[in-house]
Amino acid sequence: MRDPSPPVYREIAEALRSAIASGELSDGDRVPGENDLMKRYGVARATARQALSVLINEGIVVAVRGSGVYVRTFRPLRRHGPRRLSRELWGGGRAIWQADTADRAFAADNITVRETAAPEHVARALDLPEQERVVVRRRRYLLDDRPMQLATSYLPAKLAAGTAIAEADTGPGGIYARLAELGHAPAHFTEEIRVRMPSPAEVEELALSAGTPVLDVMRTALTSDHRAVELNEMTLDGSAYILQYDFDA
Amino acid sequence: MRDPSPPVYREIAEALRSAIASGELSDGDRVPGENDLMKRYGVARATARQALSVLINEGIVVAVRGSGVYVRTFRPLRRHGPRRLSRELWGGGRAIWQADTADRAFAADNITVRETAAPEHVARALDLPEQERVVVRRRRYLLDDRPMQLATSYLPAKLAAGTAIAEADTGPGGIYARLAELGHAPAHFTEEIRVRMPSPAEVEELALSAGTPVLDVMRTALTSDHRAVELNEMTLDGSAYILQYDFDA
DNA sequence: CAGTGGTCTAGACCACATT
DNA sequence: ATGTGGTCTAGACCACTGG
Repeated sequence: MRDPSPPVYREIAEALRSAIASGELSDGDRVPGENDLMKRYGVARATARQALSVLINEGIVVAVRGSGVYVRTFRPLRRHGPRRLSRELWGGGRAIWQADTADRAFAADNITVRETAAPEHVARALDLPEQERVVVRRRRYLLDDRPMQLATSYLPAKLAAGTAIAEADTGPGGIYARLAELGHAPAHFTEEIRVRMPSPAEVEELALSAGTPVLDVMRTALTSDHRAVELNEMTLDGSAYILQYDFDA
Repeated sequence: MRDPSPPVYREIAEALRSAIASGELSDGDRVPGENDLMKRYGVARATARQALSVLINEGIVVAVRGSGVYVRTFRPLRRHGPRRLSRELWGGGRAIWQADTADRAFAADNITVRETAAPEHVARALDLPEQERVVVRRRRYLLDDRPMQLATSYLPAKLAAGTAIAEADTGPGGIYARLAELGHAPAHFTEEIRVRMPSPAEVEELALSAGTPVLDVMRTALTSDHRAVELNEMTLDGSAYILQYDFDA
């Protein structure tokens, strides 16, 4: 047995949800707004709003101020874990993030480089003494002018300080090509993935609409003799990505 | 320049958020409730509620009816992609989901087995003609009685029908051990990961609190001659898992 | 300009938890 | 019994979008 009578706002939300699921309303279509719902169901405005807020927080509709509420469109980008980090790629002078995007306009943005003492979790991941100096590279990635991802790389200052890695432009092949030239070519990677709802700052930087989760991807790059040479913490727009990993039994 | 004056409810939410971030309020602590906020900030109840709803939808606090609002605790389980699917594991008679959990009480639940025509995306993933018959296994996984994951496996009926794979109990080593016995041992895997907010049905089945995203993991198992033998669609409680993948350059 | 969503107030009744 | 969060009404003013 279910709850004998679900609250009105949930029933309204459910009616709209199933209209969307059935295809009666599809991508980009206008959803009945507050005034429609008030009339149609004879409820107060706050109740109509509450119903819509359920769908907004589920990420299946978006509200546009002054215009209306619309079914959300969802066109993710496939990000292929192993293949994109193959040695041929950055060995060939392409930046690794060019792997996924074919001919689309991918760009980096808001690049900053600092040097600081390693935060605790960074020291642990890179197997450094606490307070050891690290080079910190931050940047934002855009696809067709839409922000997709924030990334922060940490590298031991002993390796990276004074090299192109600490410049805004790291040159052809990016950080990994430079590490290879310095005798620290990445050979193994480990990626950890977490999900969560974004902070307000992330909502702004990634231009996220309400109800969009983010993916935290924490990648550690190891040399062939298993020294950790980079930690890259990425925050991805959850509606923009499909992550793919291939491996053998 | 920011917005000249953020709405009151956002400012209240931000004050609470930073109290949590700074550790002033920590895991499980009680957060000021609606009545507190009304007095402290001199706002109407709806405004106090709106402030709290922001944090609830961000998944950083949970509301308990009749009691109060509390800082959420977060203790995820690490799910190791490649290692858990190594052949030794299911070859040795252990179910693969026992890999991650050491000595904790992991259990499967609500097991159903059906046979139907393959839905379109399943036919595509398994490289079958549309409408081909497939065996469909559904189940829910629990860790220490807490629901963690829903899973649905699809296997070609030509392989699986009439075998232990179509029984509720698939026997030692699970589906993969049975496939191996039938000459279809999985050798390669592909996992695709998506994130989204859960449906109401998933909220119920996984006992999710508000503001918790889910992970969709779609795994395809291939034999050494690259025939697809299983598609497993999993829906994980996003607050319960860290996914890990290791690979080489 | 009319219509939309965004914010806010001031009430009300209810179910539930704790004391 | 009191306090908590959950639902709901009936207003109000605002900022923005669109014709």
